[in-house]
Amino acid sequence: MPANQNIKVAVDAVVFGYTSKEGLSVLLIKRNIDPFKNSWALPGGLVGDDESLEEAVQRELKEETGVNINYLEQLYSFGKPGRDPRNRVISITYYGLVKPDAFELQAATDAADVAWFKIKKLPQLAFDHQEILQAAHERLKSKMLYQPVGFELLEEKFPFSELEKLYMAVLDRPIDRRNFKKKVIKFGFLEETTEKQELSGAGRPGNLFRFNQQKYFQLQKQGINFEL
Amino acid sequence: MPANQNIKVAVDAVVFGYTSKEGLSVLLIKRNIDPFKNSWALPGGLVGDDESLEEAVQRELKEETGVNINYLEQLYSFGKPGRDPRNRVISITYYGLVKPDAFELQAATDAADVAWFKIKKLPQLAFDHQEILQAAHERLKSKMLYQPVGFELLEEKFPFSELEKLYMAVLDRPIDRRNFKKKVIKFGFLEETTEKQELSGAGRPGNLFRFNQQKYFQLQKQGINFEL
DNA sequence: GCAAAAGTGTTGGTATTACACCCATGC
DNA sequence: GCATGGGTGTAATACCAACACTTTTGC
Repeated sequence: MPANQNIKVAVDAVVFGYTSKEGLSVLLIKRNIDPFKNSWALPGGLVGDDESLEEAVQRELKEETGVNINYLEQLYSFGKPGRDPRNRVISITYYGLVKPDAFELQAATDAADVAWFKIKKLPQLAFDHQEILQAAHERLKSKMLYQPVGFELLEEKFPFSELEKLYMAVLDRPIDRRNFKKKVIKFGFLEETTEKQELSGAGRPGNLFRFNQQKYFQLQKQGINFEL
Repeated sequence: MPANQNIKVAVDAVVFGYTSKEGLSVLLIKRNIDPFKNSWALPGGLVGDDESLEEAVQRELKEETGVNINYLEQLYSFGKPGRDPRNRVISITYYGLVKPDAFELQAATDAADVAWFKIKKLPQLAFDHQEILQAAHERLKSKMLYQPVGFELLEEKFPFSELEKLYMAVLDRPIDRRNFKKKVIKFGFLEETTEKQELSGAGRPGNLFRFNQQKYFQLQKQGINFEL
């Protein structure tokens, strides 16, 4: 047992945002200190001595980007020596989902800038953050096949096509509209409202749906089989 | 960013062993230092400054128990303040599978004893190790439903019933023999040999099977749908 | 009337479940 | 011959994949 360990513990967050116009995006900050000064990176930082890991991620996110998020899931811990050129740092990573336009982004002192990047147009990232981001995306893709996803990402009421687009954007492949709807309806985590979509350009307006939160969280716990 | 962080980084391992007589067991060590002196605990310890997390778990396992294991998967990182009464320690946990009788257990200097415990008859564990172990067991259960499991746990050649018993032991529920076999055969990760089981008491001897390693690892990568 | 999006059913194939009897062996 | 475990098939049902036309709206 090494007597004097010299390892730092950090947390990093992969925050996915979704809008139907923009598709899936990720929240990044531009570093204004070396190493990787001026590179884009995942928000994150060192864990305080008296806070839990979850508290640390939430604090860092708030500080660095202005984003408040109440649900983050642990992804993986990265710890290869050399992943940070300064010291040995192991990073415990989390991922979460938000509606991007629910926040006004504000860069903090240790970040020069904050922005959402479309998942398809990412810049070069600092450290091993590219790898982390990719792992988070993979995890999200497989998560949404055994748990309902969308509650955190869609408006309270939304036309059915929004959920469909969300699934297609995250999975990055087409889905049969009719089969998807049958399946979702059968699970019963959606409720149809009597309202119709506001007119948005062309096409027939759809009925609005909302999540049945009780069923949604129940199915999230027990798991579903969402083969698409 | 806290300037002087005072957190230690440890790794802990949940090593599952399986034999058809004993069922599913876990490898534990008896601590001979405080805190929790004389309690049973998961093998593990602090990560060295220049080793990767995987190297650290393997080293600790070797040192504390004599067990060599070449495949461990990361489980989760536990980091609540107070989980270790001495210092703040975050622990990155791993789990793995071995044939228990492939090793001679040897307790090391910082452990008073090492032993396999049946999953159904666990002692009180130190720290939050009970919680870790339970998470590992859950993970293993769900893993075996979307990936083939058994290669690391069974002999090179084995009667079909061994695989069946393994699945029943880990999942802790009965499985229909005929349907299970149909499903496994269809996936094709087993090869039937021409040999018959050595006689072992009563009953008709079964044919021996072995894993088709290529298909096995391929299915492990791509995932299967192993509803039982 | 035409472009855009929403709504909706059927069918054939496949997969899953439930279930029971005979066979080879040791004692 | 009996106890033990191995080996195997079928029928009913549920689920899934594939697929196209009609409706409502704005312009």
